[in-house]
Amino acid sequence: MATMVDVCRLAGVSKATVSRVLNNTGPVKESTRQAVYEAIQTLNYRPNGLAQALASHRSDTVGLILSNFTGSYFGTLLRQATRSADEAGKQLIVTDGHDDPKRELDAVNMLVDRRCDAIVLYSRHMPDDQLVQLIRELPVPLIAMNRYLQAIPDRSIALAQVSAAHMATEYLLNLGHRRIACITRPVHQPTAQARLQGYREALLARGVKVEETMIEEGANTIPSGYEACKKLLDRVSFSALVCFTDYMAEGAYRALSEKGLRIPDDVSVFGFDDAPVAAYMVPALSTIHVPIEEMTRTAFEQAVRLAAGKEAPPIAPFQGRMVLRESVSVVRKN
Amino acid sequence: MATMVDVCRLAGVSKATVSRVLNNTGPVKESTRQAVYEAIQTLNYRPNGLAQALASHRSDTVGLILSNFTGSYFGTLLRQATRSADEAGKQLIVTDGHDDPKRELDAVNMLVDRRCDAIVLYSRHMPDDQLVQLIRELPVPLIAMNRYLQAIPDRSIALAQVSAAHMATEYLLNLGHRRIACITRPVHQPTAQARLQGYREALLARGVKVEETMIEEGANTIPSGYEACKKLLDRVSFSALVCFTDYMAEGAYRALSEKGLRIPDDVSVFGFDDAPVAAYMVPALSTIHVPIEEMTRTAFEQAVRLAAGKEAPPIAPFQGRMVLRESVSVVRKN
DNA sequence: CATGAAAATGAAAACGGTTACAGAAATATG
DNA sequence: CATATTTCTGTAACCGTTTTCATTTTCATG
Repeated sequence: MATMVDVCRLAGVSKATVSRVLNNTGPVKESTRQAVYEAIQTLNYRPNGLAQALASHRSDTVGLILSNFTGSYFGTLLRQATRSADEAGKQLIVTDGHDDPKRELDAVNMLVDRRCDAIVLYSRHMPDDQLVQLIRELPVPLIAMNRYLQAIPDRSIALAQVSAAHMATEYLLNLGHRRIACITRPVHQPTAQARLQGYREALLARGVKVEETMIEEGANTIPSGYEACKKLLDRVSFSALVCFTDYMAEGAYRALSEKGLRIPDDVSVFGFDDAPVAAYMVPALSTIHVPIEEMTRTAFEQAVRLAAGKEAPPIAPFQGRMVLRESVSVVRKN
Repeated sequence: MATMVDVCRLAGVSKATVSRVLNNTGPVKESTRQAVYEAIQTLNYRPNGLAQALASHRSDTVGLILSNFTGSYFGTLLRQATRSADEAGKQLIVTDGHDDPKRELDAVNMLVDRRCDAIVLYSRHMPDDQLVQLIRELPVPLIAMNRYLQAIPDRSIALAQVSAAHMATEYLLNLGHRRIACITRPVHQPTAQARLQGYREALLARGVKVEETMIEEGANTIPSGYEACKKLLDRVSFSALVCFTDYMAEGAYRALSEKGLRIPDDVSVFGFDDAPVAAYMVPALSTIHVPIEEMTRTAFEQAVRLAAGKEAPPIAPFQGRMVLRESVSVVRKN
């Protein structure tokens, strides 16, 4: 590949000048600018990004770490992330946290070693305190998605999880349901804990006893939702089911159907996330819409702001929104 | 951040020695090795990846470009890609082609500029000839997924699309179906054309006339499958439907259900890709399984091989496999 | 104890750019 | 026309590593 000195030779100028026309920094006479452009053309020269980044201390890159590559809104998030990075003129590097706090840390370090200008970390697994410490120590700005870190509200993007789960549960209660089962995500995840808390609080507020047998853990996949629902069906009876993930609701649909139960006539189902599929399920799934695009955009804007050394405001938690479709109705039996 | 010379000073050695202990290249006395390690520890030193890559001409990075971040097996592909990269000790950089050949090219260039050791490009849009030329000119090995490029069979990973679509269509014919509608992906995509060819050939082989009104174009999303199916229902009658994407089949399910049509009693539905959801749809979707993990693994192994300068064998097209579930039955009406 | 081989280390030149600084050329000003 | 500005350009240091090559140390050997 042609290098900058090749261009220099051909255009008969110095490296400084070539750099100037490349980056539009400093004045260059029109004629020499043309000469440089021509040399670049004929040599098919492209600047070496590594060298540029090394010399300029900017890589124009922002790293994105996902806890893994499954989950309802992962596609949506990724799409918005590329869009946001694009708009900011940054290149996006996506990496996988392999669902493991240690691997997430590895990923962060890799991105730091690659001198990303900023990092966005969507972590389901790293404990809050560790995350805070990491952010404090890191030489690069890091934005944590899926967290509310009160110690550093300018570095975290969160959904008001408790109230969202509360809302869904309360809605079912208002329809007369009392036996409301729940398929949660792995309970060691902070997010899952918050949603469970909302679920519990809503029940208790109505004086409905929370039965632990009504709660089953899934893994945020369709099969795990299917299995969890089957276990629930074998164990308890319920007139409503809230799933902490639309994917798991999809699995639950199948399990219910296999038992000959109709939705919502026999069982009302509430999802979470408002995945693209939700509106097209049969019956269409009522769910909590998570403004994932907005959250992602905010995360990147904040990341870019911080990377530029600008002041960045604290970010309030985002609110979920109920989307009512066909999968929920008033209780018919109990 | 501490740099290598800081380590040098503290450990009282030269850069060459530090580099030696870092990379295990060349002999180092045990005592000095320890000294260096200690210095690294206390300084919390981490080598600058950019500088390393620049000096060593290796970045230990492989780039992956996806035509976009939607599609049935995109998650699966990504998961396998991270696994494969990991196993090869490479870092993975994922980028978005924005469903546009020009943007795909941009992405390739960006990765080249970043000095990836190899590139895997899953392209739905770039024309074959342009792709071949690109691969030939590029200073980095590039593997094209989703293509069979006979000119460079060691650089392309393909599914035998024609025979896969043929197989599905023929199966429906064998069940007595004659009016078989089709929801295709955008026909400008090489993949879609190949699948359509298989569909047509199968029909013609049985003397069934191909009616263009039976073919509707979708965009590889659930909503587009829904819309396409509605159009078909308004326009023609059919006893079977083949969808070139499981996602579009999901949309079609909804459209059929809204018309009060039962699957498979009134309409048999055949999908394509064997997305994770397929087995859990109600009724479970019969589809063509695409060995996407195997293909991805092969792509990365080949990429790594080429990056290492090793000889790499040509790769034969992979075969789709029918997965029969509940969505297909013998024709009942016609 | 001299000697040669092997082991350990350092000096310095890359890698391919950016950038501070200074000098030269062009232009404006009185 | 001399001088002060402004515009343009080049020199050279630097970014943080790797790597070649030469040199020094160490050690076994006769």
